[in-house]
Formats: sequence, C-alpha cells, structure tokens
Amino acid sequence: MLDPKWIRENPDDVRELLKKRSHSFDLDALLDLEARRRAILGLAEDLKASRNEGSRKVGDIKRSGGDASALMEEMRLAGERIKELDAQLAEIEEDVRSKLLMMPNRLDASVPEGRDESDNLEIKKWGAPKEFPFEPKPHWELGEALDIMDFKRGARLSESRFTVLKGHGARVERALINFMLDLHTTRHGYREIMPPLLVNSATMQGTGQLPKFADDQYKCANDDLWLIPTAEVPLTNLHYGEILNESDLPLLYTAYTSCFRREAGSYGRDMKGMLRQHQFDKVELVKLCTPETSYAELDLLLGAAERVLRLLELPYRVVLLSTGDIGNASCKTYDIEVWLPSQNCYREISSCSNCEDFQARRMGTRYRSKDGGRIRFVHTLNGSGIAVGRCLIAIMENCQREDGSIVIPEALRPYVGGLDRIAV
RNA sequence: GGAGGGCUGGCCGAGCGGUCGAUGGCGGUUGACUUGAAAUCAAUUGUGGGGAGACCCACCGCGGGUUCGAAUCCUGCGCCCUCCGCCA
Repeated sequence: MLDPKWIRENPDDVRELLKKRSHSFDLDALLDLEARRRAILGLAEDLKASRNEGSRKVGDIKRSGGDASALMEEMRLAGERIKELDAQLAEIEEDVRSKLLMMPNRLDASVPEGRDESDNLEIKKWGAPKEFPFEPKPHWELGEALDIMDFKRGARLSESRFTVLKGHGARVERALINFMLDLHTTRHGYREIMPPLLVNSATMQGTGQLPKFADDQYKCANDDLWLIPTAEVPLTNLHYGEILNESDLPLLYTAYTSCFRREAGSYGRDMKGMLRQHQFDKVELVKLCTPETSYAELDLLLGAAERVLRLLELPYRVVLLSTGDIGNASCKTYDIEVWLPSQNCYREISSCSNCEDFQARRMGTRYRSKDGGRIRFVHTLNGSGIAVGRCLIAIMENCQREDGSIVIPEALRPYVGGLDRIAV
C-alpha cells in the first residue's frame, strides 16, 4: 500500500507510475474521495470538539446543583448529527482503503522501462551451458524412463499440473530441500521456520495476494483460510501488527514449504513436465530490515540464492525485471534463470524482490529506531532460495548422460547417502 | 463438539459513567554518580489522523446500542487460553 498522503501530494508521480506499470486505476476518483473524506472529517471533528466541551460543562453544572437540561438537549442534537457524519465517513474510508489496496507499489529508479519480459535486463551470467554430444532429453522423458516422475497418476489423483515423484526422484527433491535449508541457516544467517500452509485473509492481504489476486489462490470452502502460494506470505507476515526494535533488525527467515497456485490464466503454457505445477516445493528467503539497508540486503539475498546454483554447478543468469514484468508489490526484482537444455533457454528458478514499505503498511509492521525512538515501517524483501522442483528439473536435464542416467552434483551427494548417479 | 475464563500502551498489569489517553511496574531515551559498565537516583516516554499553526479528533479485541458524556453499562461477533470429548 502506498502512503495516502504521498499520493495526494504527488498525483503526477502517481500517474507516471501507473502508466509505467500499464495499470488501469482511476486516480481522480481516489483523489476526489480523499478530498470529500477530509471535508467531512473536519465537520465531524469540530462537532465532536464542541460536544466534548458541552459534556464537560454538563458535568460541572450538575455537580454544582444547577439545571443542565437545555445544554443536554443541544448536545443530544449534536450527537445525532455526529452519528450521521461518522456513518458517511466510515463508508468513504472503507472505499478509500479498498482502492488503496488495489494500487501497485512504486518503482525503484533502476528498474528498466519495458512492455514485458523481453525488456528485462540481463545483469550477469554464471557458468556456460554444456555442449551435449547427443540430443539432450527433456526432464519428463528422463523422469518417466527412470520411473522417478509419474505425470499420469498425478493427474489421476488430482488433475493436470500435479506430479508424483517416486524413488530417487522423491529422494533428490527431499535432499535439495535439506541442502538449501542447511546452506541458508549455517552460511547465510537465516532462521529456519516451519510455518502454517493455510493462512487467513488478513495475512493474504498483508503481502498483497488479496484483494487483487484472489483468483490465483486456493481457498478453503468453509473457513477463512487460503493455501499459501509461497512461504513469503507466512514468513513476511510473522510480525503482522508488531512494533519491532531496530536492534532486532534485520530479521532473516527461511522456510521450506509446499506452495499452491491455481495458475489461472496460464492455460496451455508449460503443460509438459513439472515446470509449472499447482503444487510445488520451494525454499523461501525473507528479510525485514530498515529502509537504509534494504537495497544492500537485496543484493545479499540474491547472492544467497545464486549460491545454491553455483554449488550445484548449474549455469544461470540474473535479469533485472522491467516495468512490464515486475510484480505488483515489488519496487525492484531480480530473477535468477537456470539453463534448461531441452528448452535451449534460461527459465526462472528464483525471484528476489524488495517491496520497501508496501507490505509493511498493509501488515502494520513497524520498528522503533535507535535514535529518539521514531516509529517507521520496515522494508520487506523476499526471494526463492530456490524453487525445489525446478531445481530437480535443472539437475536432470543439465546432468543427463546419453544413456538416460543422471549424475548427481557432488555437493548434493552427502544428502542422498552418497548416491552419485540415477540410472535405470 | 460441550463447559468456563480472558482480550487495556513496546511488554506486563490496574481501572469508580464525568480533566482517563488512562495509576503502577518492566523496557526505551536523557541526565547524575562511575575510568567504563552494572547497580542506584532523577526526568522523560502510546499510536494514528486533520490543520499553516495555536490546537483539535479518534483509538482500551471488533461492530451496534443506552447516555449530555462509555475503557467502565447492555448487546452481537471475532480471537486467545483452560478443562472435557474426539484425533495424527
């Protein structure tokens, strides 16, 4: 959520922002509503001030044994008028808030302008795509041949975009989770969290999934609970409504969770294999920090995610998302894309964002600064560290041999009981 | 699912229908003492909103109601805790 005061004082900046994000939002309607809100607020507050004073006088008169009935009648009428104005105000305020919740975040100056992902800026490349002396197979062919991925039964149990991992497939998935969590907790200073996978509406609103993106989420029919689309949601909201001490910052959290996404609007895309699933595993990284440090923290977070791929020796590149591709809640986002030989291109495996105070405002998460104790909103950051299922795919495709077997990266072997190869 | 208890500031906790935005303690900040720290003492310290400002308004889980006036009375709801039942 943006600061409403900033919005009404800088309408031109807001208009430019909306244009850059190609976001259709009726700013004039909001500004209009805000003006009405303040006008009515002024009336109501003046009336309340006079009622407060009148009530004090009634008390004084009664204590000294006088007759206050005329003043009491006057105050009763004022009270009725106040009730009317308060009702109008409540309606307008709710309207303002629901509009504010639909607005996107501001953009960092370094974000390149563009229409879509083709305008993303490549920042760096690490490792070189391997040259195969044979035609590399896609992971779904490898997975079915090795009997470690079962798409047919996944679809039968649930529907399409659900996959069953079997044997070494399940084992490597689990090994990757442990490998990543160990790395982030022992080398990067993150605290491991095991959060709920079902969260309430307020929590989903805190990180920005609601109200705008309700269609992308799985909702429980009989409860106010939603399946999390990413551990970003429970991790970032851990300190919902709290005032933290600056000395406690930055807070670094990591969690492995399953993630659930309806993938509405992506019909037909990536239907083969398990690149795009309704349920997938992810290790997430989240930071709460001060505004002064958030961009330095973003670089560190990106580095932590990159390290996973480096240790696994998987070639990747980092791109800076353009204004046309960046998420609604983010000021600046780096995507890490891993090389997938079967697709002959890089595919997203991590997304690292600085949301500044956008989520903190929604969550009411603030901190008391060391100097003078001023209270300010924290900055929140999140990134995948990294998507586990896609990492499994990347290993299978990048480390495949001509005979259809897969070589396990050395760094992962301690996590799979020394297994160095998956073969038929 | 059944029965009971609770929800007040950063935290803990007191609160009579009328200067209660709220006693007190802890914590924070500042100062004194100290080479420094601890301890001790003193002062100070809620959040949000409106206004150029003096200042004003709101907030005691949330929403209604009674009243000139509600943290306090009535009412509906939510959440938390305890016990019983069921259960991995």
